[in-house]
Amino acid sequence: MTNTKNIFPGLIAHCKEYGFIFPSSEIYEGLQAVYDYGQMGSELKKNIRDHWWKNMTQLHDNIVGIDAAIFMHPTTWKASGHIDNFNDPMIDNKDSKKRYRVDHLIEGFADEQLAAGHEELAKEVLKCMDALLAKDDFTGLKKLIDDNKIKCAISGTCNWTDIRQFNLMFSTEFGSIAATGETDNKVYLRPETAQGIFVNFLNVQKSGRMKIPFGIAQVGKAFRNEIVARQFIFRMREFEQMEMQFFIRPGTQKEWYEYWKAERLKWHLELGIPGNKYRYHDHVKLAHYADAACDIEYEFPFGFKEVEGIHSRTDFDLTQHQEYSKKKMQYFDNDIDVSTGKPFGNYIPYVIETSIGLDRMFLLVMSHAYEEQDLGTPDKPDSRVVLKLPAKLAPIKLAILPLTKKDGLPEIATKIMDACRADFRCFYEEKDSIGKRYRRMDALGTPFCVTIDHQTKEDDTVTIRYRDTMLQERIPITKIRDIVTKEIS
RNA sequence: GCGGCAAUAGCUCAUCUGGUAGAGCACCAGUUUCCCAAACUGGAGGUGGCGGGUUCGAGCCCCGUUUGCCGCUCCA
Repeated sequence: MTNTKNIFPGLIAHCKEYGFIFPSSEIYEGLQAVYDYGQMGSELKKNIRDHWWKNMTQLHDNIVGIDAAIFMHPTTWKASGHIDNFNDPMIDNKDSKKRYRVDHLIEGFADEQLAAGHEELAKEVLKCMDALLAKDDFTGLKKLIDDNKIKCAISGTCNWTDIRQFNLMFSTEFGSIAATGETDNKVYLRPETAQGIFVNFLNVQKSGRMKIPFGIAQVGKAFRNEIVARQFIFRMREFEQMEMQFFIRPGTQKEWYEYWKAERLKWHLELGIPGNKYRYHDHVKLAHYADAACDIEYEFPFGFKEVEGIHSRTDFDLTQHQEYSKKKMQYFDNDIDVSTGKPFGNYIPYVIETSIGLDRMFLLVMSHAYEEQDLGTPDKPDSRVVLKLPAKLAPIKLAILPLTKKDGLPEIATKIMDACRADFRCFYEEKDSIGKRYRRMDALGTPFCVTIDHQTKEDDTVTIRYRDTMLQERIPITKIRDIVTKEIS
């Protein structure tokens, strides 16, 4: 860390004080790991979202956007592997405080027995475990652990808690009539947005006459019932993802994976954030669907953490959906394969995914922008808090400040306001000293302030003041709009 | 999930060993002010996170709980 002082607590306080982020339902003591975006935060978040959306859809060939529902058919999550892979029963050792997946604990025991030559026992235990797991019989599984005196590797004791299910997906009742017996009307709140893209692969490909390689982008909320959710908005239970699934010809995944790795990092750097704050982290242990994966990590005030993932998902998802839905997830490729001289023909496309957390990007941008400056001189102590937000992301682009609220200055200011407000977000303020107003705008990250004074009445010029340098210059009123527009586009 | 620390006005913090809750800034209404915060007058704002307990009396002591930060743990 370059900064010796931890700016994180100050940043969190700043977010609340200036209307960026509030704890959810705060008057009721809040809700753990849920946050609301305030009047400034929602603008900044929207600007980040729009910036990503424009970059991915408008500025890339062959990428279109969709907006899928949060509710999806329950089979989606069977096909994706979320139900089978992420509903594992867990058990804690009370002495070591270590938590185990029950199946891992028992399998570990079986391996030990096998190594010790007790082949029969090992087989018997595993058989028993599989039967109990299939029935979700937690009492039986606990008994199996107790009966075999399976010990914790760390504490060496058999002092276990009851077996508990940690379900990372939120569920709710679908339809107004509660489930009765056999009819299960449980639906999940999506734990990732990606599946909304996969299930629409055929719809988009056919209705948009999309030709491989092409991408589908989406921004939306996702929900995960995190066991430990912390570090402000870094890990929330309700969060927003910006994802793009890029469909490609099998065999080309390596080059496209590298392409998107580079392309996505370029997007981050274009915001003016220095490259040494970023690094790639290649996954060694790959998820069940991936043949290559890496994270783009950013040096947050609490260390390097993942902000975006680039995954080579193979044809896992589409194949799974084909199997569960019985719909052919095929693409017919008319391009000629030079090695055979014939078209590539039918295949299930491979997928490269780029997935970035919008809330994490928000925190990244804020972390980078937030600065506590000491402007003191020997005569006078002085300081300011400034958000050096990229101009295109700033919630307010231009503050329009009459130097006094008399002598017709507010009227001129109002005219400037009317001329600009349709093009970008402006803020008018006539209260308090000019210095105080500048500092308030610094704290909100407003890149430009223009001040109307008596000279304005004579020659139609104003003072423009720049946030980062605090320098001022005299410009004609007619140039204001161009200067701001140029910087925010 | 375990451990540590914390919670008093919008913000930052005081209130000495338990004895009527205070300041600065911010805010609101005015005054003043011609270019970088903290000028003047007046005003509003707190059941001290929430719930119990001990005590004649609790912001302060005890228990519980909620939320946050930090260290472990976990993270498709």
